[in-house]
Amino acid sequence: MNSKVKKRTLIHDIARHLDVSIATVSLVLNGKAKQSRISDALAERVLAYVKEVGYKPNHLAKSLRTGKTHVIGLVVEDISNPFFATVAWMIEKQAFERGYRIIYCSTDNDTSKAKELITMFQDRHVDGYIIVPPEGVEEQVSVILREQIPVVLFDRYLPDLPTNYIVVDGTKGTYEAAQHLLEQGFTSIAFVTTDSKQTQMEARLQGYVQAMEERGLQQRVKHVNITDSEKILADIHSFIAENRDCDAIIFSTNYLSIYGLEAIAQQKLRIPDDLAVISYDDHDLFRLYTPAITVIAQPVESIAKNVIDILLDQLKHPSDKEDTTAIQAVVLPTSLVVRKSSIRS
Amino acid sequence: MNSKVKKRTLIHDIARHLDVSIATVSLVLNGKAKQSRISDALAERVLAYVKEVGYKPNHLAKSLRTGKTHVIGLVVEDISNPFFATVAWMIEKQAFERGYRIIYCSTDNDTSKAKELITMFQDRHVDGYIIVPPEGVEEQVSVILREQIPVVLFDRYLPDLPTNYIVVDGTKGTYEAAQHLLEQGFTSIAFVTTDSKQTQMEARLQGYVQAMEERGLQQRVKHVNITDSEKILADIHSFIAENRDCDAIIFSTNYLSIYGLEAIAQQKLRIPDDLAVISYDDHDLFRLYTPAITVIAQPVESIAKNVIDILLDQLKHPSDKEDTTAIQAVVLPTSLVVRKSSIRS
DNA sequence: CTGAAAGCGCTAACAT
DNA sequence: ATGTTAGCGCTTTCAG
Repeated sequence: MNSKVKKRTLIHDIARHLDVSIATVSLVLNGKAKQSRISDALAERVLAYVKEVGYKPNHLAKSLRTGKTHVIGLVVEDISNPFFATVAWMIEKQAFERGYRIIYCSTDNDTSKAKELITMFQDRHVDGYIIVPPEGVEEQVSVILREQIPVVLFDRYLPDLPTNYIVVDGTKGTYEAAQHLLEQGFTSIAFVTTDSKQTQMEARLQGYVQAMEERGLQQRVKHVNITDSEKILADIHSFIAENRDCDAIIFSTNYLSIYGLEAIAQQKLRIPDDLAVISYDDHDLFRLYTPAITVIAQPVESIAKNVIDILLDQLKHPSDKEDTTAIQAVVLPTSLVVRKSSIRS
Repeated sequence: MNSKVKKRTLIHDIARHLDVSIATVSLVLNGKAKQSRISDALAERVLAYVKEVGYKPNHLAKSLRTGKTHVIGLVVEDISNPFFATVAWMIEKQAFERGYRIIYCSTDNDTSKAKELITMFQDRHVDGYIIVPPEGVEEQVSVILREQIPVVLFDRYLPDLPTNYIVVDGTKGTYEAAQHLLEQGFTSIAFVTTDSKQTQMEARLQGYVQAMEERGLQQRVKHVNITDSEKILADIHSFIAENRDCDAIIFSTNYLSIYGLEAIAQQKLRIPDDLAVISYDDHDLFRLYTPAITVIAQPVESIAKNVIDILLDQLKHPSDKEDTTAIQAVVLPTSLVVRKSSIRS
């Protein structure tokens, strides 16, 4: 009997000890002392004792009762990708300060996994969602929307769904990168992207198309099918080999660039002499690579701030006001960080 | 009234619909139909209807009642570090298959943050912990131990605490790396590590010391104080500058190597001609760098497998049997992946 | 100002 | 074989 685990203190214990009612303790703990006209003296006495014994309310019971978990579900493409890792880290930090916890998961851009994760979050009764949606999750997101649970998408959005979202102006980002290459005298520019129809990918491609069209230059676009590493590497390798007359290449995401650098090295091509390179997203590798790689950087801090601000705002003000659910769509600018890989030597 | 959110189906609803008792439904759902001698026919009828309406039990209520959340708390140093990201990903995958969910957080090696996280997990009633402990969290871990909640540490352990842990043989790993350098004819080898007292760091250093002592070579060890990026970079930069007579250098972690490569590039030193380099942990950057960097790789898959197996085992068999709490300590081997950065040209 | 009491949705003795 | 019922720990009216 005595070796039994020491029981956690319950609200009941502290009420009994102070010889007040459970309700009083609960009210004080939830900051409703004033409106329930509980004397400051008593309130303080409660707080003091609570602190003394280190009482922590049972979250499960609290959530069951209130229907609020104070947990936000964050679904990203890949938490080990520095871009998502940084945004997630900032979101977590901000949310934490405002009393929310984040639980995150990676979809690896797999639709069925994403569906599973969203369902799992529903089961866990998260109060809100932050999602980087792969294609085909419209249905799950609709369900969330219908249940009036706050959602903010980022990096890309679902055109058919009225949700809040934060994205960057990828069209402009790529366009500027292309302009920069043209100014440096590179004229035969290729664009390597994925074969996905996600909005951010389409936008980035669009910027390339636009820049090429303006100058009446030939477009060389490679849509890589994202499967296993070897296949991707081989694919990019051949594309580069088959387009040896190109003098510059823009990759639409950081991981494609990584494969690209490997393929370029395999073919012993020199950057930027044989081929100039520009990538999306900054990364240790790009900064330290020899030569350093020019990147179209996304404003990670601003993305994180907008995401969490909008979500927390919705969490505070449940949109009861009928259809006045003003959707917030934020488009942020990218910035070109010029390094050696795109400078004519 | 009608615009109200559609209510979730409750166990009560399904019991009423089938005209059976709530208990029957609950028993069937929890696989206790057989032992409660519920007819197969009924059981199937229940299951069929549950599936039809897509009933999902309320986890919160279930957890409150059973005291089990089926959630495992994973505390790593930095989830965006490829080493931890990979291990975490594998752990998550395995746990998921066995019905457990993982919620993870990064400590950034900050003791107070780690304490906070562990406390948060306690509040959330996780069923078990997987922790990469920074220094000074002995107290929080003791609390978990005392409450008989399963814990597995990895990457490093807490010498004073009887916990399960999975680590690699860092002493041997570094020793082999040093041997390799010596065989290649490098004789003036430096070792760059952090100033932390964590077991894995001490072990790695030990391997270096041992190799140097065996040959009676001078030891040049730099203990970098991990603060902000600029400071770290500057620190490593000066160390390298002050030891220009060194012909090889071993870094005790992947992130130190990244700063190291930057510092080496700044000083326009050529690898391996001016300085051979070996790093701990594999990484895209090391594989793709020019020249490719030799690494002491950790068996990430095996680490993950051991961690989750031991934890799930404990979760299945609550160690009631008094002090028979057999501690599991697993030490795995590292493997040296030789690349150009450590080959005499 | 405070206490009693009704649940939140589910599980698992304990009855039948 | 199946139903009844007492909670898990907390919040929140509603009457004092």
